[in-house]
Amino acid sequence: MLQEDIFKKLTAHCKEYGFIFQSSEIYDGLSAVYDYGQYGVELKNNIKKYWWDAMVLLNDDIVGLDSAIFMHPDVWKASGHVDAFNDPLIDNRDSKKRYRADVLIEEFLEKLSEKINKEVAKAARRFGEEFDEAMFRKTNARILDLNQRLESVRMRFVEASEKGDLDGIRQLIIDCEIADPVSGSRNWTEVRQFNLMFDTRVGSVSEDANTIYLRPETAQGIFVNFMNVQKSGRMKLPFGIAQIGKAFRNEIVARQFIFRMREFEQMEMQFFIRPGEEKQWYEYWKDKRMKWHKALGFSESKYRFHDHVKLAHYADAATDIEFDFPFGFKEVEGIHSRTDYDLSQHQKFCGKKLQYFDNELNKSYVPYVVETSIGLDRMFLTVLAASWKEEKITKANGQEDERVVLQLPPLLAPVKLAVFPLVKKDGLPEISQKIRDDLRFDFACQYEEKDSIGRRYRRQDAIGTPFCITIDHQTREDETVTIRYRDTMEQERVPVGKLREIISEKVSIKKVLEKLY
RNA sequence: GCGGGAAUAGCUCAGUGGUAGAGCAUCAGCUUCCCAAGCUGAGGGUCGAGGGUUCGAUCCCCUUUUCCCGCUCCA
Repeated sequence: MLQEDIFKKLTAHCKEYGFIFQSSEIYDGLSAVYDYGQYGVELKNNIKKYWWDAMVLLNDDIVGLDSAIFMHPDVWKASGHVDAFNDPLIDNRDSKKRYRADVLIEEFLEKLSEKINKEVAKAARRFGEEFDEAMFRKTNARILDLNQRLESVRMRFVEASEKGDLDGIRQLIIDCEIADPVSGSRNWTEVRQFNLMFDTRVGSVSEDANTIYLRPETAQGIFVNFMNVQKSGRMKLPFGIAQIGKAFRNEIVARQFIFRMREFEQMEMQFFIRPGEEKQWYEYWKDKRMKWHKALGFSESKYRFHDHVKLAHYADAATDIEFDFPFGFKEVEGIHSRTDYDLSQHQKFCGKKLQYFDNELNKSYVPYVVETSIGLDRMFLTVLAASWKEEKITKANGQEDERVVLQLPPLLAPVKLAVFPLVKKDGLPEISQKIRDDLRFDFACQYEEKDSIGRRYRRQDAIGTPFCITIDHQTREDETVTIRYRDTMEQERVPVGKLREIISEKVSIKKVLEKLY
């Protein structure tokens, strides 16, 4: 089957079985925003728990945090988000290239002043020794003309920029007859402002309203709480702060289902270390995080590292853990050595010391940071893509059949077990419900009595339930039931009293986490 | 954002300028002792939205929204 078809089927499956719905679907939907349905939310919560336990539960030196989405606007000035992602963009319809409108105009201005300089240089050659440059610039008609043009364009540009007048900027590009450097075409689209960050207003009324941003990453909430956590928790370096939370980015193109969304969830851990030890901790977390992924038991060839060659302004080393999605290898998690960039920036902007006194070294310093940052929604997609199978099976009577099964790792499955009476009579439903009522405190359970037993098995396969317990007539005699395994479809007869123990062992998160430490 | 394609029942799709169809799914009942698609019955659609042409539009035209593919962008 084509990979592309697999992806289509996977997304259809997500909707059909209540994992993911498009946001506001009854109002025609909201682009690049999705809701998690009844099974989606369970799977997502299980992924969070797997991550949280691997980070916070099992590491003495990592603690959790839940910082607010709203933060002081200066946070984003310090982090560089306000300046770095605020560009007016324009497309050329013929070349299909996108440009920063302000850069096009600046380049045009640059060209004009070059022209002036060339004229001056030409004149200088012509007049030789007695050339008076200042006089020439003041009197030459050509230069005056060019200068006037340059100044008028610059004025309009500054005015339009200050007012955020996008139409004015476009008009300027047209009036200056600026052409696409690639195609020479002047067929431009509208100018649009693409801000990375969404903003909103805080305050009772608009008159003294304050613009604040919806955070584009959770990391800054950790950085601004560094001192709080370090002091109140009496944390010694090295130590880490972990956080799971929503983040928002106004993506220019958001596509590929939940891979790139405008509202998404991150699981981030910032590990604070002594300067000079960054290489060693970077390698440590690279290794640890890859183990976390592989411990789920999917094919190892689905994962790879992708080291960044071009580094962001704050990093001195960076790598992605990529997963082989149906649409190719794509980033799921990033591990970055962020140096002391963030804390230093905040120290500068807030005017307070963000330093740690190291008893061993007997001095204070701004700690370095190694970050692990994983997209929860991308992780969710990873798990689904790796689990979704369309199988051909041969029935008892020799006929070919198909089944769709989510081979989820049991610890992540939204429903751990389903309990069925083989038939809806002879007291079997009552016995089944009693068993379910007993097990529901320990596992996410379902009870179903409708439809043929085979159909019920298939429904559970489709949502990835690893175990189905069936109560038959023999149960009434010897208190045994059958347990049917999702992946092999094989059955085993076991005593009712042993169910809890058997299933606990198989859905154990401990068994998986033990592979990590 | 640009270019191309799509949108009809929960899902997969058929269909016609003149009152909207199938299969599966759902619900109720029957049947059924282990791997879906037996039987009977029922519910469910202003044919994505808005406008135009027309006596009449799900169908023709325009606009718009959403999704898919390609390009582009991406810390």
